[in-house]
Amino acid sequence: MVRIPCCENMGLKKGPWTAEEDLILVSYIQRFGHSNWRALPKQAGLLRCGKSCRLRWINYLRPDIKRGNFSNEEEETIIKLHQIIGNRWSAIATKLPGRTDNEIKNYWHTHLKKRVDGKQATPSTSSSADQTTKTSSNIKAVINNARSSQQPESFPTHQNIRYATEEKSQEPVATAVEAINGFSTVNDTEFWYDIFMEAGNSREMHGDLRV
DNA sequence: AAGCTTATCAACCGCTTATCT
DNA sequence: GAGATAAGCGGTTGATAAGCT
Repeated sequence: MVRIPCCENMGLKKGPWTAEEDLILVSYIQRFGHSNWRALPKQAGLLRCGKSCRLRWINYLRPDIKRGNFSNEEEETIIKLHQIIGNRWSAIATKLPGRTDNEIKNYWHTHLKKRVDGKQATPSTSSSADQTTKTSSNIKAVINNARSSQQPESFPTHQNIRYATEEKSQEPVATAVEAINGFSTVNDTEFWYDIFMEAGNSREMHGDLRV
């Protein structure tokens, strides 16, 4: 099957967004939501593809985006999660409310990677292949550990958080943020379990996971 | 001040996954 | 179950700001 790129249509604009385009997109989404990204630009009167609109909204225009420098806690979280799950930026982003996968990815490549690489430049440093193996092992270990421990009743799963961030009201978002900040990363059983089942395990089934 | 290099980040591209018919 | 379509994700690129010579 041959897929036609969504931006293939002639006449669609590319490149940086203007303030006017932002305004159109924001006001349209505020009024009608974004149930269909493909149809959205046409309905909103934007000369952009749906993909571009989605990206602009998610990475820049969403009201719950947290802008500015990353805190030390955020940096630590990214480093820890990256050690365990690798380049799964969207999964990491679920643990950093207000941060987008794109922003985390950029921050990793421009700031954290160097720092981590610098630390790893020791005799005990593992290769990237080792890292992959470790990552898979770590996922399993984390799941096993977490499974054997008790979860709090109000445990926020990443799915709950996703619902919260998609809410138009800011209240559920704040609730989710508070909840996230209140517990340790490695104990989030469902988070890790989902990651394992959605990604790691499916790869394992295809013989791609070296455990 | 001008030119060059490096760092940063928004946006794009192409692939994968999910969902619908 | 197969094919088509839409959404999501991660890698990469390109513009430009900042720093250096």
